[in-house]
Amino acid sequence: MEPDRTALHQCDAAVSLAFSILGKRWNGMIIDTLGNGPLAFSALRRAVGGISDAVLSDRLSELAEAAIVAREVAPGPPVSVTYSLTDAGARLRPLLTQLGEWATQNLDSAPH
Amino acid sequence: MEPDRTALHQCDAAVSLAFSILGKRWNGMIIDTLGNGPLAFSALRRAVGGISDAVLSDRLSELAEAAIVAREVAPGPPVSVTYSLTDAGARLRPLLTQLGEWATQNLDSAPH
DNA sequence: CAAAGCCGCTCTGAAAAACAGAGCGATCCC
DNA sequence: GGGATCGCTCTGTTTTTCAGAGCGGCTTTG
Repeated sequence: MEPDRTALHQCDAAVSLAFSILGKRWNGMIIDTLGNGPLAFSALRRAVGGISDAVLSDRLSELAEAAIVAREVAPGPPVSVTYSLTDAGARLRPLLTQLGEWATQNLDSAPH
Repeated sequence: MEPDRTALHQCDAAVSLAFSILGKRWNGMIIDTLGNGPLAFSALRRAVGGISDAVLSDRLSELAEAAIVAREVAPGPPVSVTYSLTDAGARLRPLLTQLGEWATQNLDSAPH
């Protein structure tokens, strides 16, 4: 059977692609936090607030693979790991700022 | 015990608020799809693609409660339900477009 | 020197979310 | 009547997220 041609419109593939990353919990907040400057793993965990080690580790792997954040290991001792935004990640910053403005203007900050 | 004052930076509360909605699977795509015009429940399900009835129903309730989408029941028979963006939702459209552009320019469209 | 703490993770097991699919009353088409 | 569409809801399974413990390597404290 052919694909349904009766649908009047479809979700835009580009937006869908964007939300394959941003539509996961924490990713937006991680990127936003790193927008203020590079951070180590545990500093990032504290800055984001409420995320667990396991999930943060997982998200950072994904974001690194998508080339949105960079993982840099400063050889030690002591070895320290620093996460920062790549250029691609940095290009997201103004959009996140706009999203923040939209949220404060259009969303009730005290959700049910 | 006092809150930790040693953190150099924190995630912006406004961005965090935005992602309490957009950081959930499907929400971005639902809003984007409705941006092209109002749709009935089943047309929306087809347009978004891959979402189940139960989850769509759930997301629409949340988005309606957040006053991002409006649910309008046209009295029948046949009763038909139409979902559309509110003004707040519509104000998100240009941002979603920008996110789409960012994604096409900075993300590999063939994920892992 | 030993105990204690931070670092960046990984592992475990349990709770929450998303999923596919069936079902349902109503209405419409042949 | 038989079949399909509509807007859901319910059931049970899979996936995701979670808190918390653990770990090796290092530093700081006493």
